[in-house]
Amino acid sequence: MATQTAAERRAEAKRKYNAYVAECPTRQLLDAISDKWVSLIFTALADGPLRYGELSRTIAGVTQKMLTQTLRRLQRDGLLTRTVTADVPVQVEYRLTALGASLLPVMRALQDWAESHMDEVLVARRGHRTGGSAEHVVDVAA
Amino acid sequence: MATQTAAERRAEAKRKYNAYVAECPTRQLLDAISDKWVSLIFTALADGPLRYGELSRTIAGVTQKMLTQTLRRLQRDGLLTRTVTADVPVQVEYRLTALGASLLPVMRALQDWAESHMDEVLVARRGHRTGGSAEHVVDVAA
DNA sequence: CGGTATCCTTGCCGATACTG
DNA sequence: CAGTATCGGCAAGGATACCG
Repeated sequence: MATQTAAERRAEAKRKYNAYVAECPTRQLLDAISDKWVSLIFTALADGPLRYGELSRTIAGVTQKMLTQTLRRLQRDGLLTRTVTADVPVQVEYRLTALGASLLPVMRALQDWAESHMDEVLVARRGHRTGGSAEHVVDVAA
Repeated sequence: MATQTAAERRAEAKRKYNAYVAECPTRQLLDAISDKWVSLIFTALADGPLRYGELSRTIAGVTQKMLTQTLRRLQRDGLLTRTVTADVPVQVEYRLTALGASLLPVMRALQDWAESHMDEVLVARRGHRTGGSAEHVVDVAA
């Protein structure tokens, strides 16, 4: 039984976990990584580990609370590691794990999409006000 | 002006942050598509258009309010179309636009990742309680 | 069938103060 | 430097009732 490849195990996991079922823990995981700070943290750590202060400065606008909270959750889920060097002053380094690195391309794709299609979305929003092109009414009445 | 109170510094930081956000609306878009219902709606519509009731039944656990709200936002952003057939009973069909279809692979990748790596995350969570392997303390003291 | 409108609770999140 | 602890506002989101 131990002769199962990683791909096979993932395939089986997919059958077991169906996100369309409300009780499925995948929902929670999907919700956990569908967070606006998560993708920013991931791309910030893409090129190597960073210290807490560096992360805080890189991701403009995040509060101490939200940054710490999000980092703790990602650490708990095994997506990144937190390394403390017992020195004065204390240094804390955050680094993506292998599992976290496997999610990185997806996070990057999400950000890339947002950046490269921003124009089209803005156009759609303007068009929506003036009389939506995305609105259709089909009269089927005889 | 070195004599700046903490409140003044905070106020300036906030103005700068707001300006930054104004220049970079990508943050808002990223937040809009980083929603747990969005990815589920996208994969549900992957194989073709669906009616409101079909969507509601496919995505277990979503309330009428959240489904409608999310669909409206996606429609406004030009990611899907809403077609009403003026018949009795009324039929409303939701369909991904070309723009929406371009985001579909990313949404699918996100869900695939969540489903296929759920086991590893659960293991990480268990390990986190008993004594985290994702926790490191490096003693640098001489 | 496919919504809208309303009330109301939960918890997200920011701000502030304090610690090793 | 890198947090923890606490308070409070306010908006997201659920439940319910009603409409075209």
